[in-house]
Amino acid sequence: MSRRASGVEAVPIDIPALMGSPYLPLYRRVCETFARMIADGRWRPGDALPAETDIARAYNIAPGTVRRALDELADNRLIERRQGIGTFVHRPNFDNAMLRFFRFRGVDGAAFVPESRVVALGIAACPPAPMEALGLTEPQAVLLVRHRIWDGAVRLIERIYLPPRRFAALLDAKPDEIGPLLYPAYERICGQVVFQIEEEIAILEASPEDAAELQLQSGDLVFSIERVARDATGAAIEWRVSRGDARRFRYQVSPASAVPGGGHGTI
Amino acid sequence: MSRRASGVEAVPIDIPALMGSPYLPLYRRVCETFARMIADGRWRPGDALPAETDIARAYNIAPGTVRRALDELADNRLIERRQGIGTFVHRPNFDNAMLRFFRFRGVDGAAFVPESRVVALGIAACPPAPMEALGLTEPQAVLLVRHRIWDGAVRLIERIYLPPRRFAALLDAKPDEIGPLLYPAYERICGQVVFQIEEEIAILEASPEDAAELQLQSGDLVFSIERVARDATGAAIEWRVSRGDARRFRYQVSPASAVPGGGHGTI
DNA sequence: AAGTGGTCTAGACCACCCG
DNA sequence: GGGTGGTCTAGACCACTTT
Repeated sequence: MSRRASGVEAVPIDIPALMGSPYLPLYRRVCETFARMIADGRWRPGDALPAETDIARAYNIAPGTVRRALDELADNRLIERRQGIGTFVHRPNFDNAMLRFFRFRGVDGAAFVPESRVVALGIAACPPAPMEALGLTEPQAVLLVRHRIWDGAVRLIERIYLPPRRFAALLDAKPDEIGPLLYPAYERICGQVVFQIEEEIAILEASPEDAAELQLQSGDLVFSIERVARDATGAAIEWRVSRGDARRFRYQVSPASAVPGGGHGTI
Repeated sequence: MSRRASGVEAVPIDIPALMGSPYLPLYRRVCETFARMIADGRWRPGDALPAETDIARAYNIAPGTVRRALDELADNRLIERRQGIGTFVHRPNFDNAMLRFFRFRGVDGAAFVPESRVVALGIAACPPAPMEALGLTEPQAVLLVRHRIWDGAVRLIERIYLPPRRFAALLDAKPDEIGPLLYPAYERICGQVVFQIEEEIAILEASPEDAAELQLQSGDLVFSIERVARDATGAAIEWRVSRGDARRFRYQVSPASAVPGGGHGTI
């Protein structure tokens, strides 16, 4: 407090003003401030954060408090620390681990990015499930339907609902602007960065439409993966359901999810 | 160091001597020491840990260092902290969240514990997958085969491989000693506590044997869940595969697992 | 009132990486 | 050598829970 009186150290341009309720713990406010900057795309993946000591000086708080905030952000995979180098906004690796959970890979067993065909893109009525997940107040959303194709057949049908406010720019995008990797496209075109995913898997009988598009028999089984994707603050920004032939399904659950309350049961 | 000279404060009986390599960070050694005590069953779920200040005094280290160690153990769900009360060994809730991932629940939609029938229990040849996962040096394991039954039919077949050293006591157990909940039985009979689970899911065509036991047609689809269960130190103590009718399958993946490297890919 | 964990401070020294 | 994050110290004060 005494040091503030000198008025010498203003908050540098690259360190945002502290956000969040003053009743929250200091380290939490730092967390929220930084998560906000990342979620808003003002700090982009790969960007270097200011040094811990600089942040502490800028906010006039103890270095240990800054450290605790950064620890928490690192735990949540929003940032990455590299000893001796610095701290950086994390770049989620959703792309390269592609298709990890399919039995069916390339001929050589390697992962690859399947062909992607946009079947529909526009404003559409939004069903209750995505509407609730996305927190929409009106039953309208940007709808993107894609076929994922490999080995000469449609292997996957994706129906993707997006909040219109964040994704309006997608409607004006040309098909080749989008490309096969959607999350990088979200970032490029709409400034939305996905940091977190929740999924629910089920095995169902194929609907007649799905069966036709996937070239299955009516009554064959399909897997269904419902996904909610979230930004750095935890806000839901995408809801999708993917369906494909159940026989090609494979999935890994990492230890992290097995223990927390949110996980699953034991039998 | 100066304080040690007085020789007044010996390490109390309930605080174990510090373990782990002296080259490790102090907080890591505290972590490993406590994890060891929990894994060995010397500290059991529900037990109260000593107060942070007492631990710090006993090891002659700063309270902040102890705090960091406990933070890490709490992150890994080995302990639970309750403000104003104390810190306790965590009791994994593998039981009550039972059957979370099945479409099929009780008539009223509530979770329940299905009937359990031990089909086989003894020493058996151990296939390569469980042998490797469990780190066995000889191809022998305790094998437990169970049928899980509800609504008047066998819904699930479980083949469970256990390391003989830890689970020898299970061979002498009477059937009703084991009961429907296996992990509590491990703790009761063998002193083994499960803290972590990894699973891999696939959809397969039923083998003739599985089809017969599950009353499916040959060629019908089954889900297969391969699980590795680990103790507090991360050592694998159980390998199992569960199979059942694919049509009844449902699974949730919590956000925690979606982000870390171990998780899965995106399509 | 006493004891617990939760937050925060204000440093110190080290290991690591870069130019 | 100079800057970064990693570890550790030795406290202070607060919020919460039990007796």
